[in-house]
Amino acid sequence: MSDIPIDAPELEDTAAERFSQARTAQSLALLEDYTEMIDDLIRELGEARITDIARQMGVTHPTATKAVARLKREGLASARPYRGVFLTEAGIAMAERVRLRHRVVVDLLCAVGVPPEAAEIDAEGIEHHVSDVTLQAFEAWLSQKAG
Amino acid sequence: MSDIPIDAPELEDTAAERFSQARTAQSLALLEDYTEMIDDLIRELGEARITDIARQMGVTHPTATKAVARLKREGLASARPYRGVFLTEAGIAMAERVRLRHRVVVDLLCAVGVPPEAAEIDAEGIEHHVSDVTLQAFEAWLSQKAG
DNA sequence: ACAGAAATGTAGCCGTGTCTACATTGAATG
DNA sequence: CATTCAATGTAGACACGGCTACATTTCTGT
Repeated sequence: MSDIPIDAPELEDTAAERFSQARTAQSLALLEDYTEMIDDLIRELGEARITDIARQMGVTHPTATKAVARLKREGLASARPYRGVFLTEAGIAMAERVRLRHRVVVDLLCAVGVPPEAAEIDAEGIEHHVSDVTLQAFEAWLSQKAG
Repeated sequence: MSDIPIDAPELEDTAAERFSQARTAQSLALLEDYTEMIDDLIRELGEARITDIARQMGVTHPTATKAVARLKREGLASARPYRGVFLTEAGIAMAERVRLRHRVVVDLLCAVGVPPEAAEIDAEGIEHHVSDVTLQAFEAWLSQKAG
């Protein structure tokens, strides 16, 4: 069944690869969203409480607790019982990377005529699938358009 | 952010709303990917076999079987045991919508300078979060750029 | 026609992310 | 200081999407 088949075997292989990469990106999305959110809360309020995280993410507090547990497991955050949540160096680095990428994505969407409100909403899902190469292309295009 | 220490209720509410919408979009992504893939296979081979679906998606065959079961549950596909999988009218409509959107996203990425290979990979994840409003903006921008 | 290979089905496990319900702790107020 | 209430922790259920292992059916080649 290898050589006879009707059509383009190599294109099919790359399809599986693309889907696989999309699944990987998706598994990182939750970590990215939470680190950025926690970083935002710390900047604004000085600390990130579970209740605030949950409200901001639109989930219940046990869900936020589980997410923070995963962040700790992955070395992105630290937390002591009944205290706020804080980010490690790795977590802060991720938050900054995510924030930058989010802004670039929103800017690009707006630049091609997407209404700002829709840009914000869609960017929340899109950003997690923007690779470094694509991000650089976005930045280059935006700066060239501005300049 | 604001000078008042705590409340910034409206911004926070919209954040939760954005994340919620991103989660909803993600839950539809699997259905969209499978319907498009099945439609592709039917066009190319005349039918969509579980084995082909699984190989194309980069998953094992029981995973593909489960996905098809969900498609049937959602009224997007029909299948009889040991036979190929077929799409309902709703499934075909979804496949066409997804295919169009995929093309537009890839075209837009390429148009702003993303290398075609990266555009294909990233589009696989991005497309599921492109709303109708954003899609229309993409199309308008592309046609204006071409014309 | 039949035996072996390939495809498909089925069972069951695991990790994730969501929820509800209840227990416990911490903080604020009388 | 005690009481109460908000915040947090914990337990357990569910759906999903991935996997492996094994059973069954269909297809294929001689």
